[in-house]
Amino acid sequence: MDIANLYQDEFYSFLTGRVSTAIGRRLQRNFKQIGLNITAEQWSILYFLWDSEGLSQQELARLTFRDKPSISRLISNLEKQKLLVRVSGSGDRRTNQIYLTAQGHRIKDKCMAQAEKTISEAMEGVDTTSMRQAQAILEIVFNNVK
Amino acid sequence: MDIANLYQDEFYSFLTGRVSTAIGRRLQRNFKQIGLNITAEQWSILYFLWDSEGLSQQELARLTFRDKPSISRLISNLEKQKLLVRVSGSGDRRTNQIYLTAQGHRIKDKCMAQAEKTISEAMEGVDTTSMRQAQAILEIVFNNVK
DNA sequence: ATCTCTTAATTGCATCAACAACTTTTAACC
DNA sequence: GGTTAAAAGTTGTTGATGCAATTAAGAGAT
Repeated sequence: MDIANLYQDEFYSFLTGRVSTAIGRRLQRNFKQIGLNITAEQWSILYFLWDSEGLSQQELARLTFRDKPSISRLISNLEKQKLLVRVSGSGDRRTNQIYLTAQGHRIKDKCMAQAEKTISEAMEGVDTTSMRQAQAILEIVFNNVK
Repeated sequence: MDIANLYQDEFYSFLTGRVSTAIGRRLQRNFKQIGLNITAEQWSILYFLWDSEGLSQQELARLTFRDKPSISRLISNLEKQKLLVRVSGSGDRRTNQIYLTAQGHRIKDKCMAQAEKTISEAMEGVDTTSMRQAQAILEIVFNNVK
């Protein structure tokens, strides 16, 4: 890839970042619209917990492609908001098992509805096939640089 | 787009974020490798200044898709590192014109070489056509949610 | 049983982003 | 010309990330 393409490629990689942050912002605004103060990052944690409670922070790190400190702090913030709790692992006391509170369960449907809404807004005019192709390219790139 | 596709789409949007941050991290590491402590974000500012000095912060905000406070602090950090200076606008004293220092000019070639290297690493196994298609999809999505 | 090595999580420090509120300067308008 | 509105930057606050260093607990080896 020669220098002549540099600008274009730079723009590309840049735009991918813009896209994801723009989606995150839109998602957060859509949450706020219905009175939920949840960030896009917090949502990504809740998303996996709604599916299976009791995950460790390590597992959440792997699932959400974050490092351990990031998860630690995201969990702390969610705990402050009383949406989940840390429970020291029964077998292995080094681990924390993360459980949702009643409130954490309660907001699931509302959050998912807003997430769906956000996706619909984002994908307007993009067919599924093209989207999958783009995703496949990004996955190759991700594996190249991760 | 129905609920059955939600997970996949979530993953997609998530991955795009992972991709851009992974590229940024790789770029930053490649800078560090040759003794330059430049962040990917700082590089994106320098990138436009190397092409045309004297841009205002507003123009840099538009070019890099950032808001004014972000630019203000990026410029402040770059000024601390003595890579550029703020010059109060001659015609309009509200604006700052940003000029590179000698040191700011000096690192250009080394930075561009590492940027090229990073792009080569990232694009390994991806042909230009596919990349352009993916970029086109992302642009549609960006315009949907921006 | 002890010493060592690994693993899960946390904390400290620096940078960056989003949003809101604010200052300063310019432009507009009557 | 003086009041008002708009524009360019800055600052404060909060949330998030990356990297390095640390703590605490489990696992292995002898």
